[in-house]
Amino acid sequence: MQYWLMKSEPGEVSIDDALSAPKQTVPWFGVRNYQARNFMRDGMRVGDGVLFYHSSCEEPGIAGIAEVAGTPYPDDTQFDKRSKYYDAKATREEPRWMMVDVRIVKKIPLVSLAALREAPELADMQILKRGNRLSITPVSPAEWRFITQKLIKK
DNA sequence: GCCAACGTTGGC
DNA sequence: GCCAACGTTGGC
Repeated sequence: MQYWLMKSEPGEVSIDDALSAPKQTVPWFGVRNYQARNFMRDGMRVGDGVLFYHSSCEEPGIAGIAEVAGTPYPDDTQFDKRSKYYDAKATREEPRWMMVDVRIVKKIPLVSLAALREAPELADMQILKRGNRLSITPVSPAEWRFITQKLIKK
């Protein structure tokens, strides 16, 4: 069992969008970074814990708890010429971009980026490091425990 | 294989 | 809108 933090722009897919989706599950389309893809393709297992993070928005932060809901499969937007995620070098025979489905477990009162920064326990979190832009990062069990047990308001 | 130029991310 | 940081591209 591993833990992950996955960024989504709420303008594109928010926690509420995911909650209202069938089975409260959304395909994590649009990742176009090899490291992040490799985490989904090679690192994730069904049932892994996910922190659903809102980025590039008014109040960035963790908006929900989720889990990996399935095994990796090709991201269809790479084949769609009208999609902003279209990749001319990808083919159905040899897809470049893979994704997983993510199921929301629960929406939480936002744990803001500022709140994450305030916690010394989280000083080593990848997302808090200078210049980090990776949209998917591993979260340590200690970080997961601290966030889910101490930072989420009841 | 190097590396400069360019594009993107994402908080502020 | 700014800009730091970093990934990608492409010429050599």
